[in-house]
Amino acid sequence: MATELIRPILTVDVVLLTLHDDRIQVVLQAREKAPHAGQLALIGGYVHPEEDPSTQTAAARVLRGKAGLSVRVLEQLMTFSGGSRDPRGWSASVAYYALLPHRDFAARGDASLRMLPVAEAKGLPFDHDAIVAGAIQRCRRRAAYSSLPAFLLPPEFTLPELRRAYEAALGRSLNDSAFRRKIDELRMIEPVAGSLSKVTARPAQLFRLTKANVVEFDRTV
Amino acid sequence: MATELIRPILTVDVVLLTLHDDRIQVVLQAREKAPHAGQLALIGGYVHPEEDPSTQTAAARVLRGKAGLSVRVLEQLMTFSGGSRDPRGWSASVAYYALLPHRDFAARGDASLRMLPVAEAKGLPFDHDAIVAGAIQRCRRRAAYSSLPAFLLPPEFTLPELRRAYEAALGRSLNDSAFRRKIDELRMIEPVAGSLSKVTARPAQLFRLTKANVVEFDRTV
DNA sequence: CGAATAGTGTCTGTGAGACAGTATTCT
DNA sequence: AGAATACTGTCTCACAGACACTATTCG
Repeated sequence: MATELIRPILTVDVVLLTLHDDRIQVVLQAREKAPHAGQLALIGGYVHPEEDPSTQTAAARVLRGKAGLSVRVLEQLMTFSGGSRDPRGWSASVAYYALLPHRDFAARGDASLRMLPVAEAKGLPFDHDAIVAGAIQRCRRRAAYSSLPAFLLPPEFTLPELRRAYEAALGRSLNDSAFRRKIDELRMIEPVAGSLSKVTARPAQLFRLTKANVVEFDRTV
Repeated sequence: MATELIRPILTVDVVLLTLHDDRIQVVLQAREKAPHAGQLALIGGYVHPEEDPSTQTAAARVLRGKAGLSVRVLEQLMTFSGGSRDPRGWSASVAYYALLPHRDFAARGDASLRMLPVAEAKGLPFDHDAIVAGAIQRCRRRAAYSSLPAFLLPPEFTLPELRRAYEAALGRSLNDSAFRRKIDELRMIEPVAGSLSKVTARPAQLFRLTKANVVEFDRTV
């Protein structure tokens, strides 16, 4: 008997997160095909073994192909599996989360994409509610000891913007002066010489990350 | 064209960890079949969609079926995928890590199983070196803010034993009095009334976990 | 008694919250 | 001038490391 030939469906799903109105929001896409055609769901698709070197690249391909987006942070969350999560049969979906500056989402202007605050993204098809919840929980944990929330912002940002990104990711407010002290000590960012952001009453110094990738700290932020 | 019918291989692999000689050790199994027959590798096997409700239960089934073991902690690490990790074709392996008290391993006495300190478990087939490294890293992180290391011990243990489990998991030594203070404040364990462990010079109070599952703390241990 | 391990009490430094206060720009 | 936001300085408290000290058992 060749039970190993009965192979399950393998897909990827991306929880695309952004920051708007001081809240973490998830970007969903209206499904083109059955099952659940027309409903908002995570951006996802089949893994194509013949063209995808890994599920990571499959997720990047799906993000680019279905939403026209590329992101600086795309990290694996975990794999969701079972016989009842997809009516097409027993399936495993490798879930990823991605972080996108809101301006990149706004610039795209894709009618199939919708942005929703995570608290309002309920009742999604498949087990996408659980996947979104898992991504938020992971990001919250990871925000506490890494530069992750900075990737919700454009490459140049002010300290108040960075603090609000951390507050949104962590789900709690932070003490401003303590935050500045820690960010300074962690050597996470560097000032952009001579440039100021002028969107608020008093212009603020612009910073950029010292590292292009997410860095983890020993201490908590 | 029906590219979605080309389905990859889906397997599970378990990084089974235990504590011995004050070091984290990984339990490996000699492979019965090709590829890499006879070599030590992670305990793993195919996912069977017709009988496994999820990859989690598949991992538990493989652990029981191939090693005769059941564990109190079995958590998903992440999924490793690609066309070159397994000579049989493009595959995805959902990796899990499990924690086992050493006495349970010793009681089993299975000749196909070998225990190795993680530093010496190198040169494994497939991408199992990377999977082991990922599991160790995840456990180290998780040990810092959870009761995870306690599951390397039998249900009843002393405070010095618990501290050594944390030290092995974290990879650094801990201050004894600070450790006792924190464990006390975290309400993680409770004394077993009137029982003492007598394996050391001075008998020590026995404790057990207050919760059967891994609990996470706000503070670090 | 001395060795070995278990367990306690106390000092001190560091890091983070609180918050008052100053700086700069706009209307 | 006053509102709004950016930024700084300082006080204090809680927590964790260090470490000296006591307790209990064994040989």
